[in-house]
Amino acid sequence: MRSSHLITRNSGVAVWRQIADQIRGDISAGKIASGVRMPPEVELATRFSVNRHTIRSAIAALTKEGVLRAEQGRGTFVANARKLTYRIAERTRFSEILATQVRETKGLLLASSLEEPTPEVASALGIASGMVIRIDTMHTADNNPISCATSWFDAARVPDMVEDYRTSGSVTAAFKKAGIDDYLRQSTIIGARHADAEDLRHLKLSPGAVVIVATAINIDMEGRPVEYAKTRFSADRMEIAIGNQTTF
Amino acid sequence: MRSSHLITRNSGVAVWRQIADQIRGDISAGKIASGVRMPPEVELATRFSVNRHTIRSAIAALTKEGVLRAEQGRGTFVANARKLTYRIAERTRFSEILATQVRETKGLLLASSLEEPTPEVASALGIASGMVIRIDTMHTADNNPISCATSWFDAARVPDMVEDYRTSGSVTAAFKKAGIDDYLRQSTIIGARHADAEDLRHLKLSPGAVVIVATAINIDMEGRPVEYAKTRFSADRMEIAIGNQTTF
DNA sequence: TAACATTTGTCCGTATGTATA
DNA sequence: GTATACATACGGACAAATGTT
Repeated sequence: MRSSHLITRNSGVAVWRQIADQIRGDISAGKIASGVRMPPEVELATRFSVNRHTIRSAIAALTKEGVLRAEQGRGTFVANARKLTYRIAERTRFSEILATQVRETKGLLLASSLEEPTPEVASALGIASGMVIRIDTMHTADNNPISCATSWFDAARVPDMVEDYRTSGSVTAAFKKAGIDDYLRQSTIIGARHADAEDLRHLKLSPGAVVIVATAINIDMEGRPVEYAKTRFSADRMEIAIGNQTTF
Repeated sequence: MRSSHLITRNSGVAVWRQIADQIRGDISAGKIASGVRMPPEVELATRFSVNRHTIRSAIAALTKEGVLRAEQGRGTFVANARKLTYRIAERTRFSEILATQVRETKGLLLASSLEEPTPEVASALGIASGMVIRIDTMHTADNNPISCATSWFDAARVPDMVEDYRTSGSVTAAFKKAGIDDYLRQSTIIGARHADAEDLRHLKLSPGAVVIVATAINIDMEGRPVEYAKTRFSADRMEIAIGNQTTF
């Protein structure tokens, strides 16, 4: 794909941010390799047809984000890492999926509540009446925030989910305690949107960042829904795979 | 999911655009129904803790996009339509997928070229040597732009792809002419990013808009790759489904 | 009819952010 | 670093359209 260095003005998005977004995207797409020295400011300025000060603003923002690393007198370098791949299959387990790609994954409970299910949640979990447990979690890979999720469970089925997740950091482990030894991914719907305020905070993103939203239903071995979850991934750090393709 | 009306200032993204993005997101997520009257400008202004003029800028942008419609003395209304679902399965055909959701789909050839494959394209198509045909296409559903795609084909395998696609507007039809009567989806990788300049133009989006990128390999019945494609969908108009879940 | 409340549309001015030369 | 032009955001005031009393 040709990278078109076109900037739209008066769009509500500052030129320096458009450039920063594009450079960040090129890095996370692999078009700019990790560790490489960035072209000098003047060259970037001509390439994007903007003033040198504008490029400086973009670089400053990316440096603050940790995407670039400026070294006094040497230049600016790409600090970044490769994109992770989240492979969706019938048996989808968060930690297992990333096991070959990172050293360590962690799950952290952000909030929990017992609530009346919305029609959407009730329909997904197949609940006619009764309450649902909702947990808001976030996940890190090698201490980098990777995703945050909101999950709903039938309160009658897994009453201790909150406490069990808090101690184990794993839905799979919490299910085991409730007598659900195995579960399958019934369906996944994938969308994308701008990160909202909570996503920004937990995933440490800047406004306008893109998140991939995976809405999933997990079922037990009898085919009954046990979990309904909406997981938000930073689109810059993660991609979703279906089938057996590997990242190039 | 709680909608948090938080605005980040001095982020390079104008406040009016952050608000517009959030309202657009709420509409396309179904949190605000189609045809409904929006809260008056003053109320939105207090809710977002901004000046009424800033809200007006956001509404003006969304009106220009066709998402909202303002009527003096009466209020501002949601003009929008429902999101389409693109279901990925082994036998994935663009027009068939949307057949039940829209009246008519069209494919349009934007550009084509004969090129030396990049390592990425060569690896995906399993080509050791030789040229590839690249076509840039866009697709409309009921005359609304839905997606645009870049596809690569082995030039030796489907030499007349460009002309055949131009006349039929369908890859499936062009394959038939080249003796490929059936093909399967081997793999799909889904990512998301900001729309680039070409996406903005073809999909009629505003800067900062989000596109879902589906990178797919299609194989013939002998398992040989016949198409490598990167399709960009407007995240506001489309979602991707895997499995058998229906949209709520 | 007239008076009124509600809501969008337009105009003024001012301070700060963004981008250029 | 300085100077200039324009975009963004705010505050206030009033006009125009609509619907109700």
